[in-house]
Amino acid sequence: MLIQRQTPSLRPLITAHLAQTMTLLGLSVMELQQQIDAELAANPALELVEGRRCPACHRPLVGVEACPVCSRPPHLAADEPIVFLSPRQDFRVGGGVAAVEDLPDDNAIPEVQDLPGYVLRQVAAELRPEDRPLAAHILTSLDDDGLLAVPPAEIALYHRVPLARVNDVLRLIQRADPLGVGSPSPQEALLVQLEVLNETRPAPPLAFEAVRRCMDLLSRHRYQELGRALGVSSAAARQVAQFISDNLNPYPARAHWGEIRSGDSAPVNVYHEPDVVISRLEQREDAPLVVEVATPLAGWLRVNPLFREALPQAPADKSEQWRLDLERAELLVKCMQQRNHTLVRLARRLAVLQRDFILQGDAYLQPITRAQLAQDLGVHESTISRAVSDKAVQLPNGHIIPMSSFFDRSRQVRTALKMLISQETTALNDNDLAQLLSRQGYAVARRTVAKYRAMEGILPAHLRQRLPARGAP
DNA sequence: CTATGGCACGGATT
DNA sequence: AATCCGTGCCATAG
Repeated sequence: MLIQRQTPSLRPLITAHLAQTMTLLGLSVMELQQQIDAELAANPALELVEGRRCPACHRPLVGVEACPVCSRPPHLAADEPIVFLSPRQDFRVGGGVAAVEDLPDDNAIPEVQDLPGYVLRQVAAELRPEDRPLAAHILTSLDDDGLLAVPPAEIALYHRVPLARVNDVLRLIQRADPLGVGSPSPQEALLVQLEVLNETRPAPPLAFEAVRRCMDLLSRHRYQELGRALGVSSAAARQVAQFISDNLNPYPARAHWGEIRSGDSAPVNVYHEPDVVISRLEQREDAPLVVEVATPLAGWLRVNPLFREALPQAPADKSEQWRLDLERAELLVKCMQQRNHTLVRLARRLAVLQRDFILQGDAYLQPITRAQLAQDLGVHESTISRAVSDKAVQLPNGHIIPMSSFFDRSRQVRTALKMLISQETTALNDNDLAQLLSRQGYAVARRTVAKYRAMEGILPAHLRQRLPARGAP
C-alpha cells in the first residue's frame, strides 16, 4: 500500500497522498494503530510527540492546546456538540488494554473482539487488580448466551476467596454492556436489566415481581396464572410480559448488535471497540454531547526535526534511503491529519443531525444518506463511505453500534412498526399495518412491512394470536 | 380466498 | 461498477 517511486516528481506524491489518506480513513482505530506502530518502528524519520493532559480534568489533549471540555464557552448551545480527539487507551475505561493479558489465547489486540475481551475492557478500570483473575475466570466461563456456565461458588473455591468477592466482581460485570452478561440465569439477567433500566426511566414495579417470583409462568406465557399470582388481571399480566419482552433480553449475548437474524448456521456476535464515543456533558436532557474520536496514539506524529537536519550529512550509501524515509514520514503525518480532520468533522455533523437518535433511541433516527453528508462537508461521497465503514460508535446509553446505523433509512419505520405490533389488541396483518404506518407518515408497501417484520424477527399475524416472547430461536 | 414469503426487477446508494 | 433496498408479481400454505 505504500507507493514509492525512484524519481518522486510532485504528481505521484500527490496521488500517493490521496491513496493513503483513503486507505487510512477506511481503517478502524484498532487496525490503524497496528499500521502506525509498524511504521514508527521501521521509520527513523517518524516521531511520536507525547501529548499533555488537561490540568483540571486530567483529560489527554491530542493536537490541541486547551482542553475542549474545560475551556468550552459557557452555556454552549445544546445542539453544538463538543468534539475532539482522544487516545484510544483512555477510552471509557482508563488503561483497559492492559487487562487483556489476563485472558488466555488473546495475545494480540484482536481485530474483532470476542465477548470476554469486550466486557473486560469495560470493567477493567473499576476492577481492583487482585480481582482480575476472578473476572477473567468468569468471562471465560460464559456460554453462548452470555450467561455464566459455572456456579460462582466454584470460582470462589478455585481461587480460594470468599464468595462475596466473586459476587462483587460479578455485579460489576453484569452491569457492563451487554447488560446482564455473566448472570448465572436468565432470571438474574432480567433483574439486572430491570434495575439499570429503572435508573433512567421507571419500570413497572410488577415487572420486578413477575421476574423474581413467576419466571416459569412468564416464560411459558401463562398470563392467566401470572395475573393471579401478581394479583392483577390477565390483561395487565400480558402488558407486564410485553414490557419485559420488549425491553429486556434473557440472553445478554444474543441480539446485541444483531448480526444473528436470518437463520444463519453460525450465529456470530461481533463486538467492536468504538472508534467514536458519545456521552453527555451532564445528565440534563439539554446538555451538549461530548464526542470523542479515537486516535491510536496518546499524542501526535511528526517528522523528527533532527532527522531532517541530519539529512544533508547522510553517508553516501544511506542518502537515498534516508530521503525515502523522510518522504514516507511526511506523507503519513499529512494523511493522519487528514484522517483525523475528516473523522472529527463527520462525527460533529452526525452528533448534530442525529442528536435525538443518540439520546432517545431508534425511533428518532433521521433517514440521512452519505451523499447528503458529503455535500454538507464538501467532500466526495466515497470519503464519507470510507470514513463510516468499519467504524463503531458508542452511545451515551453504553450501546455500541456500527456507524453505518446512522444512515439506516428504514430504522425509524421499523421501530414504528414494532410499536404498532406491541400495542395491537388483535393481530394485525401486513396490509393493515401498512395502512396504519402510512397514516403515521411512513408510506410503505405491504410487501415491505413483511420484510421489516422478518428483520425484526416478528412472526406473521396468524402466529401472533398468542403473543410469543422473543428470545431463544 | 387471504395472508405471506420467494424471486426478480429497477432505482437509489455506495 | 457493485450493492442494497423497496416493491410488484406469483405460487402456495392455511
